Amino acid sequence: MAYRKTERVEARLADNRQRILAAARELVSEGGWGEAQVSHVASAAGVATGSVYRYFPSKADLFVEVLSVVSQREVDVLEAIADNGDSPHQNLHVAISTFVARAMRNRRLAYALIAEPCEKEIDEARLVYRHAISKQIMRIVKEGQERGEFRADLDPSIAATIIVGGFMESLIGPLSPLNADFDASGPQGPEAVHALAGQIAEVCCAAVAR
Amino acid sequence: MAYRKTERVEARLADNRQRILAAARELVSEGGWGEAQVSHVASAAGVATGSVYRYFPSKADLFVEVLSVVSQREVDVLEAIADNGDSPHQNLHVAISTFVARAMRNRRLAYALIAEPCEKEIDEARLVYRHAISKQIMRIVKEGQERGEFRADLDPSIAATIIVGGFMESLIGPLSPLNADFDASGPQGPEAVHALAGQIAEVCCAAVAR
DNA sequence: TGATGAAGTGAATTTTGATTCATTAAGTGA
DNA sequence: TCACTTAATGAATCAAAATTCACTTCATCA
Repeated sequence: MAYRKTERVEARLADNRQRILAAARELVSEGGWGEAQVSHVASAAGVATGSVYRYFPSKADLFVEVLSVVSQREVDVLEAIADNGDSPHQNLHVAISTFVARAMRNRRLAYALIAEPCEKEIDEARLVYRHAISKQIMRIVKEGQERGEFRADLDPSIAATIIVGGFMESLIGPLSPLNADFDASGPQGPEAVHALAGQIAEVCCAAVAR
Repeated sequence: MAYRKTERVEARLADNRQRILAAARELVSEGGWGEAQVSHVASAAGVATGSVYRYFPSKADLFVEVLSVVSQREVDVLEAIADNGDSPHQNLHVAISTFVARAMRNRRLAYALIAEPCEKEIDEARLVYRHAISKQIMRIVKEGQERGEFRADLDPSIAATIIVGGFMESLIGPLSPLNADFDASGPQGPEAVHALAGQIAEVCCAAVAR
């Protein structure tokens, strides 16, 4: 009587969900939020529009999950850096330049997730991850202050917020699709990206260094 | 034959335009972009919905003008500070803390203009003014480098961008209507605002100081 | 004052996608 | 296989505002 899903079905459902998520992410990577329409996602994932709603309660929920998955990975990367036991000054530099370099690897996606105008609910989810990022930066700053590498007279929370705002803002220009050189094949070449990341990290480090 | 507007009419038209603009601004000040609907603006200005379109080609044009007027004033204030002949270090501090303090005077409006999710066209206009602000900050940074007050090894354009992103980001929390203490009557008291502005300016100055 | 050009009006239309839901297909257990 | 449950479909519906426009009112000028 009681209906039990078989493994096989369970797996197919999970796969459908993943495909929808992947299609959504892919569309944002290609065309930003403008492409992020439920009907587009559905056809990219090879399902009907209505089916998307069997897996996600709303468009916003779907895209918030896309953003969460991508953002959480970045938070994890920063956390690992903050934890690695090296000197705080070095860690702050590495954290920032790594974040910048990683963002530059998929510029269109990073632009959408960081800066592109989007609906309120997605925008609110952004804040959550900015906080999470800021928290990791703050940990590094605090440790630096304790170890005497950084100025002790600054509020670490404010400093971290400013640093995060600073490197995010400095990314907007380079990430922007409006940018002339947006689709140069070697997106400015790895060495240019490296140089940019270094510059940005340098300025941010200076804000707290002794 | 040819119809010539009299002074009287010209004045009334100009006045209508101003009233619409003022009403639009007022609505954003009160309820952010959520309240910024053409029909609301019209009734607040005491005209019919359709009349708004006699004065502005579209909603976006109307609100871009609102944003421009307010933002340009801020740019002018910064420009005056950059030009005042005092030491660059002092000027940078004054520029940032003044910006923060002024934003805190009308938090809801500042939040809408700086951070609140809004339509693409308005968001694009924001960028223009961020650039303009960044330019003034860059002038101060450059002069500081020339005078030897600031580190000469940083790219002034990147440094300015980071500084602007930094203090803008650090404003978002304090400005946000989501904030618990948003409508405390004395919005945290002038001395708290002053302290915050000072802290933010301090960190930003540190980013470029020698 | 009458003829004509502008301005003002606001209900109706348009637009843009998200969301629903009646229907069909597929899976389950006896 | 049958009776029943869940999944999938996609055209139709809905929603929320911006925008239009046929009509009314006001201004100008001979």
